[in-house]
Amino acid sequence: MRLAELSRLSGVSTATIKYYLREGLLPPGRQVNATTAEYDEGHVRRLRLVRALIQVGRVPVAAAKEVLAHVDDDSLGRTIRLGAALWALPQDPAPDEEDPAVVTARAEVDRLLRMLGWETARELSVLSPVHRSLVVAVAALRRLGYDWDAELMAPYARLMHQVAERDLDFLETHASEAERVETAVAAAVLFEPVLRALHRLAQEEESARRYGIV
Amino acid sequence: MRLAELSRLSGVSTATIKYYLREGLLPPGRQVNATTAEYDEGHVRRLRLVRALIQVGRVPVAAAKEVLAHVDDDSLGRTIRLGAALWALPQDPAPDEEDPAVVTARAEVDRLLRMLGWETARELSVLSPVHRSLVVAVAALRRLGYDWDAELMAPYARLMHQVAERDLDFLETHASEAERVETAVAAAVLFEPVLRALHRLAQEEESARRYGIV
DNA sequence: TTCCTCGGATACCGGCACTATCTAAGCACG
DNA sequence: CGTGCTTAGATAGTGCCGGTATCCGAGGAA
Repeated sequence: MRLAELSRLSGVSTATIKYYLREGLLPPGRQVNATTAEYDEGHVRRLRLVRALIQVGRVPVAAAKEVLAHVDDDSLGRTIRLGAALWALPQDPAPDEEDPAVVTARAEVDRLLRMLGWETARELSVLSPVHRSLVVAVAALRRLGYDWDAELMAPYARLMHQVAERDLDFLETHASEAERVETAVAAAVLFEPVLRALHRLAQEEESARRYGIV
Repeated sequence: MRLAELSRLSGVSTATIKYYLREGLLPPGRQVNATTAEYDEGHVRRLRLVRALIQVGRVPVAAAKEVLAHVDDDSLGRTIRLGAALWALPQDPAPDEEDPAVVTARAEVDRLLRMLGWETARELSVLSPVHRSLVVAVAALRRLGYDWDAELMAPYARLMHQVAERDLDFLETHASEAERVETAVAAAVLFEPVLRALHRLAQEEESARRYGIV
């Protein structure tokens, strides 16, 4: 199929598809001649993933490019590839390590991981961008005056671990080996909006139960 | 205190504070004369909240303004005020109701809410922006080929309900009546980055347990 | 031949969150 | 009183991001 057809099938404008091609989010089509390129089902699929990442998952275009590059990198094993892809996702600005709230937050997060026995997370704690995001968020809460400590976080962490177990179960039952990495990326990025919405809905529901209709 | 002092205490540049004053995120100081305004502890506190909402919670400036306006609106009761504040938070673009993925997603979400007995959520479903976000996210997953249905979501929803119960418990024990609305807003916005990070960490941890070190 | 469409390259746009510059008023000190 | 520094407030500009719009020359179809 050609560009116009790809656009029609995916609901993305040709101008935007060209932009994604330029940015390397979408592999170029098979060049037929100087003015024609041929795209296939794989392009449609990839394009849907790109749109989902950017629009629903709110991943910046540059980060999405990184992530997809890792997904495609056949030189690496599956596990590494997945790790690398997820690694590329968040990029909060580095916290100010002078800030006492940040120092305390880091200590509390480390204490939490020890409490839970999440040794992998602790070992990677110096590097992992996710770990950093957690520190930043906890520091923000503490700066607002909330004593958000390891004891408070632990039950949340255990609940999120149950969520993670379900995520991986889903992955194992719903994705073939070949598409495991792509599915994992989709899951990591797209389960989050679902979780967030369920969280808010649950807050509304529980609040209505306790205090009456909003 | 004057602008420079407020800036020093909060770590926010005077230019940015002026910007927030212009945008109505921060109430104006008490005007002493034509070239001096006096700020107080309340301004410091509010400024910290604003920064947390915008930088950590990723709330757009315009939305933060809406939210804070509701928090401050003394003409409403507490519950209404909180509801209105949270209502102003997300603003995903409306989904295309023609899209079959959206139609199915909406049906599955409704089925989920019936399964769970979340009647409040169902009643508000036509209006609630959160409900809409959920539909959008589910539609995106379905478009990618995942059969994300009510049965799959229910366990996630129950886990998030447990999270919501903890949120409200926290609210009841850690906030006085007066600051309940502000705390609720902070909780809704700032617990999310914490949850997200815990979710990712849990995924990494569980993945390492199942498949070995990343 | 004529005309439409394609791909590719380049320039441009609108929104957002700031940031820099300017102005005139106030106060402090000699 | 005058000089110089700071302040609040207004206005204009900046950099980035996610696209759009325009232009061009090559193909292909009637």
